[in-house]
Amino acid sequence: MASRTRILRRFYRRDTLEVARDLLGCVLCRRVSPGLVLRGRIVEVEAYDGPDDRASHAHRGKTGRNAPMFAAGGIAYVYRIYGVHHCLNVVTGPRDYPAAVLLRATEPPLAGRSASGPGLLCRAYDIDQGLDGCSLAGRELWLEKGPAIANRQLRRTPRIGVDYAGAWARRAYRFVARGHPAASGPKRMR
DNA sequence: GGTGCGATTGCA
DNA sequence: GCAATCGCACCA
Repeated sequence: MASRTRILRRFYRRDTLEVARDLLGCVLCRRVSPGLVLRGRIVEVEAYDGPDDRASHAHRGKTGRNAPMFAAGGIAYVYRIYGVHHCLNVVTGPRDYPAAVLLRATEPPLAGRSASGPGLLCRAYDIDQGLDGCSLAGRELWLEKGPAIANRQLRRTPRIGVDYAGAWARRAYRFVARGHPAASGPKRMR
């Protein structure tokens, strides 16, 4: 049985890029019923770091939607996108510093349930806005330590789908387990 | 109160 | 290549 060490709040209240890198290999855990916990290793994430990051929802200040990003690290930020899908973020850093890490892909939590891409990930783990703002060390949703991803297995690329963000779009804020079959995005980005 | 669009996905 | 589909940000 793999170790099931739950990740503590202080893990998230650090530099966002460091948290993003360290989240690779960690295990996303979601209780979908009293008797069933879905688990999957995180293999792809993106950092959204601070008020100046033009790709971030927070770059125009605090709003109703992005308020969880301004809380202290260790909670979820879940939003709806295109009216169709949900995206799950891990809020990072200290209070009043808006930052989060988007979880883009994990290993499939169940056979036949793809978690490659942020929308599919939320579908796979039954995550919607009901979990917005909830603790990442709670009963419904939490993370555990997992087998680390070695530096040579790690790849950094620009973030996906943020071309509007100018120079910020070119920053290497996406972290992916190199060549992992569950990673999303264009082939050349894996 | 009206309008435009998105940190995506799946199908033509 | 593009439709789906709607909450939210922004402007009036």
